[in-house]
Amino acid sequence: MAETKKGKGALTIYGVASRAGVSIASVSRVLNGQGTRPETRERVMQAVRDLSFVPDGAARALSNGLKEVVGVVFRRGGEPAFEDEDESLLFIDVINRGIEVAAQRCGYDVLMSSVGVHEERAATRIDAIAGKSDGLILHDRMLSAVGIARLADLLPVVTLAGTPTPTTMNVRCDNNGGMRALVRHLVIDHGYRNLGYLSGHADSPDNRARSRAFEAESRATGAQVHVGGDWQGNYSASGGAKAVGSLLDAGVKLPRAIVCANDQTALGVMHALAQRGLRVPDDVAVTGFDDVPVARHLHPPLTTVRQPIQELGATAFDVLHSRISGRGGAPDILLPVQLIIRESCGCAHDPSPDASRSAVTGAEA
Amino acid sequence: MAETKKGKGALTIYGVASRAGVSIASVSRVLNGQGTRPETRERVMQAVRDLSFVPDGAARALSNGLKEVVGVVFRRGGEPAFEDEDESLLFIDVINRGIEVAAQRCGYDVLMSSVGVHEERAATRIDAIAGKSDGLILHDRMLSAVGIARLADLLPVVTLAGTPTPTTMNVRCDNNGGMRALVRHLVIDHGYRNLGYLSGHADSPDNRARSRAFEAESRATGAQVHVGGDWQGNYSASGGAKAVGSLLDAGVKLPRAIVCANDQTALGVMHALAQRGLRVPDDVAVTGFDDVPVARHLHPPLTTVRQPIQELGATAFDVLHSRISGRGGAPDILLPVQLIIRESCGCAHDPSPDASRSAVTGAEA
DNA sequence: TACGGTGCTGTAAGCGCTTACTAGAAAGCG
DNA sequence: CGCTTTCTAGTAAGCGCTTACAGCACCGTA
Repeated sequence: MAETKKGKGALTIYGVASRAGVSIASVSRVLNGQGTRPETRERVMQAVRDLSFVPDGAARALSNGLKEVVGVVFRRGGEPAFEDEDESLLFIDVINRGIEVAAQRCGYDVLMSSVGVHEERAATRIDAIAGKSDGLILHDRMLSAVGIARLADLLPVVTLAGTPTPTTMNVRCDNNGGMRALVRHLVIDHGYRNLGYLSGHADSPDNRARSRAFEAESRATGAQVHVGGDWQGNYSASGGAKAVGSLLDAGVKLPRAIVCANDQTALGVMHALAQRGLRVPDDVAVTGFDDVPVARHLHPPLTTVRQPIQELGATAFDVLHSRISGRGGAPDILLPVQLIIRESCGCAHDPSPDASRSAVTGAEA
Repeated sequence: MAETKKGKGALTIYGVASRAGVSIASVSRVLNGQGTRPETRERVMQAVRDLSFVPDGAARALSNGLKEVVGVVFRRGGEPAFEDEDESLLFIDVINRGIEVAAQRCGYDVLMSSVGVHEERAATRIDAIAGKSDGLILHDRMLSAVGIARLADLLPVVTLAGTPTPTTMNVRCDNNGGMRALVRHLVIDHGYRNLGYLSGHADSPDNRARSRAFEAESRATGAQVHVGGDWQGNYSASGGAKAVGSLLDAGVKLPRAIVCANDQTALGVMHALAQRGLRVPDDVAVTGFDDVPVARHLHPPLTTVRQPIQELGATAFDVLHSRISGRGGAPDILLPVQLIIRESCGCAHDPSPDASRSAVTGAEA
């Protein structure tokens, strides 16, 4: 009893059919909610319940050409082993949650696969996912353009924070608008004339967009800018902390405000600053980007640019799903962001109940 | 060109076979690394490369009865929509990462599925996952015992932080040992005579074990205890903050130390305390449980009990995998935890380079 | 030269399901 | 009452792959 039916003679629709005294076709029809006489339907349902039958997904997929699975591929920090810097989970995980929630609404499930940064057989691994899915969502910096093109030849592909191509779709946030609003706040509202940009991965489109917007808006508002060289981070807290540490060790005088490529970096920066006895925002203002959940719990609460993170994931799924269902779908979607003003920029404690500023929509800069 | 081959005439091994001038059996054999003449192998590989062929996972699964997919089911906080309290992601996500990394080592992929707390059709959803997987990993508090039993009848099931049953396996951490060590540190090392336990979900086995150990060890060391009633949290930061808030509002005098059911709760508690002007650890000491990555970045850094979170996930997968491969597997695994002493308990700033204390192994309490 | 290995390769069956097609029953109609 | 229409249910084909089995070279040996 209670033998896990893996060995042989597992339960199939044949079993259900014979138990209900109908044909397998009827069972299938009942299970898929098609026209059957109420009595037949009831007989089948009873048998299904009695045997607690669950149809095999693989057979279903093979038969109707739809797996109802989408693959999601993202980068894992360290080596296969268990590293320490897994803080960068946050952002990716929230996106993934968004994908997953949207997928469920359509009866889809999500195959999650992280790929190690240095992983050799990444392409093979991704192929395996592709073979098990109806479509793929690729996070930032997963694959070369040609790698993506090859995949897109196999199945629908959506990239996150990438660049749309003729065969793939892309979803991203309005980095440009968000960063410009942030810089304006720092320069115009606070009067800081001297800003540093602590960057993310150099090869990340998001980072490039933010960095570009940062420089452009700083110049436009006449602020002095620190970028490049020692201002290279990697989206992680330790990256941010290390960068600030070496800057300080090198005796560099920090700018009045440090604009970080993302919240994780800001967290590391604030930590490093605190260790050196520097006060935020009194000595140095710090800002993030993303508005990860913990951002509001930092000391002081982090001023940042809110990306609709979950929605980013949900949108990626929706676009992919409509493509899978043959309904096409916008090739490049730009989601609006929102400047979230808290205290790390130097604003007063809780200036107003709703301490946020204007949203910036994709179309309009 | 570059037509996504979804419509008709998609690429199959037949295509590869004819291109390579061999039979489909040979293609399959090459792809699965079986005995073939080098020349044949090369011809096939060339064709595979030329066409950038990826075998269909569903067909494969159907044919050899192995999907190479495990399903993971966990609870989502709020409603399907995008809630705010997603901070509780952390812990679950780290476990999931562990599962995923372990799975990859075996060529498996992971189907992630969150289920809304109030979700009606949870059973249906889980069945769908089950149909697409070779085995299931269920997080804490996912299903009733009978629900689990029914599932276990279908495929191998591992529960996390649950209770082993005749048909399922379970992996958990040494809550008892960890909590006892923590309480001893608070009472014996610090001399606190008065402790409160801010609990997690009442129906969580982890919480019950911690709560029980807390009370037992407190009594054993002669400390006074505050539990139950207003001390009910829900594993989330907001739950912790709210509990402390109402305690304070009710004019209750807080105990010298608040032992939280997990780090998230501690985070909320510290936040609430700070808002009321109470200092940690001077006025009230606070401790967590889990040692989530952010724990060390809090102010002050959080004293907590480190669970090998990723390893928890990895172990769950390994156990499941060995069961899937028909190799049996331990029915109940207890992972050791480690007391991590930082500053929120009242210990001095960075007392030693490696500020941790004795590990507590499962077998030995 | 003939015969029994030894190794590859091809043919075909079958995994569990969906669905087109077909057969049969029920119902509507003159 | 017999015919056509309508609807339900069953039969069988086929989804893309793996693999048992059979066939065929080719080798060594007698």
